[in-house]
Amino acid sequence: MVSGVIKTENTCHDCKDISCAAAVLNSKQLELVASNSQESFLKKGEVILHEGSLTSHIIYLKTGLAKEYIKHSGEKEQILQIVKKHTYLGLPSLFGDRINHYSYAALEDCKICYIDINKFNSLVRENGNFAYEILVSTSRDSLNNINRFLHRSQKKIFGRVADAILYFSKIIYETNQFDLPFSRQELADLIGVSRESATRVLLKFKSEGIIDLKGRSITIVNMNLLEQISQTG
DNA sequence: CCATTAATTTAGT
DNA sequence: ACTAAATTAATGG
Repeated sequence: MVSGVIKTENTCHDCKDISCAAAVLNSKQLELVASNSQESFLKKGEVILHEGSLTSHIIYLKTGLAKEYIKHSGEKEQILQIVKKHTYLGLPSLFGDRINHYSYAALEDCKICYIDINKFNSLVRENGNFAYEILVSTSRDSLNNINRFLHRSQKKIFGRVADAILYFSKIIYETNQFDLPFSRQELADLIGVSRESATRVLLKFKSEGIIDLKGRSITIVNMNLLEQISQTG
């Protein structure tokens, strides 16, 4: 932390993690957000939001990485996507229903901001540019997800694992060398295969020199081949 | 505060 | 399902 001084008031003006949407608000509207929001910190592994909970506040992910998932009966969970910083959590649920449909948990230490849902709604209604930005981000989000799910259903395990690696490399980290933010089990939950298959394929990729694998750290060696596997899956 | 060990979680077969 | 390895928590000095 920066200092022991407790800041009693949020100011969004100088927030360096401001969203694309909030950036188009005028200063009066920004003050409305500031006085109706609350910053909070979460440690890695903590649940940010539970499915089924009421949407009393919008949650904006300022920093860190989170997973969006649903928990099926019993233990099985399915990860829908990885959420990067500077995105709002649960927007589809906001406009579609009164409860959240998905759960979110922190994959890294996260800084989040709660924003009163009524104030958020009124901003959507009164500021078209704000609404537009929100619309853009939710639409992009759902296109991405639908595409991923459609492709996945046609792919074999090799293609799915290749997809996951490319997903992290291109979308999440934007580099060829990264650390997986979670366990093999969770990787398996993301692509809908068993944990055993996920590890098996990872090791296979390693032995064939497509990736370099050390614990959770992955380096893509042969990007072309990986993309090919992803497509022909 | 640090070091050792016990317990839990994760990875690979 | 089982074992080994690694990570985290607990204990005692």
